[in-house]
Amino acid sequence: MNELTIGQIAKKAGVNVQTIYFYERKNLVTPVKRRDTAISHSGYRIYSEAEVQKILFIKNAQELGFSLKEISELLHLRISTKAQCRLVQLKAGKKLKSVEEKLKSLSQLKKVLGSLLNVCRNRKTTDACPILKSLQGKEVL
Amino acid sequence: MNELTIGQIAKKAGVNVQTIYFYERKNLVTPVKRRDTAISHSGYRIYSEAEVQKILFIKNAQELGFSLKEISELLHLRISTKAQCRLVQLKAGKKLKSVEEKLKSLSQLKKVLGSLLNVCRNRKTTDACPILKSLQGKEVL
DNA sequence: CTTGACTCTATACCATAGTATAGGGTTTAT
DNA sequence: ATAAACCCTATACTATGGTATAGAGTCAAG
Repeated sequence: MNELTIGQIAKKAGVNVQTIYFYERKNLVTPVKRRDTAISHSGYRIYSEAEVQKILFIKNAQELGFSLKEISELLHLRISTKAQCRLVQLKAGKKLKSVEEKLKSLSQLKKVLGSLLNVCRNRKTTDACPILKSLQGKEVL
Repeated sequence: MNELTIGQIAKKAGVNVQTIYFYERKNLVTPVKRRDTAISHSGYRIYSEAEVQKILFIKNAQELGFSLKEISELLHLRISTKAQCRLVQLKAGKKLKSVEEKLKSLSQLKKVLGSLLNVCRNRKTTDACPILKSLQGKEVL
């Protein structure tokens, strides 16, 4: 049930089929199995619905500036034995830190863009780059 | 004063010289002038301290998932005439929206990573990818 | 039972964001 | 005044993240 072909997950995830083959080579996505019963032996890949979510996660994480390698690390963060716990904790902790830094930078950029919108409302003009000025703590308005 | 050579700004910004030439071709960075007085006519590029800030901004923005093209748009967002105000407002508004979306995704990822750290503290193991599970609203612990 | 849509593997090509190298001139420190 | 360190332009190469194409097999509908 809910057996999806590569074309179907590609469509659902909004990427093209070649991209999925590519992700497979990169070990980011894998079919649950291949079609190969008594009747058919085409070797067609069969995916589950979960793979769609994974691809959406990948796309999302890329938007946030993570490379496929980093995304792979995120996706493979799991605790297989209690012994590995410390390692996972270390890795997840590092990722968390980088996420927090990104959050900080983004909220600063958000503020800057917001103030730029204000400049307009106040009907002034700007000469030099207002974004840089503003990041340097100079008044843009 | 404060006239910097390309090697000096490269060092200060933590990038290599070739990268700055590359950014110049992409119109992201420009020397304030070239060395070309009565005495010297080497044509060496001269930069101001502000260029260092710009490069740091570029690097930062890249970390946040912006392409050089988008960064260029951000850096060139300025209001030269009152007439252009609406256009700038439109562009800045769009950027602001994308920044806000990124902020949302990042805080979700932060939460997920945080809960993964908790799994460890509770000495459990995880089988499937806890990040995806958690994004699907399933309990990871 | 065939035709069009889909899948397979494999390979080639593309854009972006650099990095490296060559071959030459310039500066600076000794 | 000369060598080491730097800068110039131009071109070639690289890694990442795909996209496109070829050539062949498979499936599903009429």
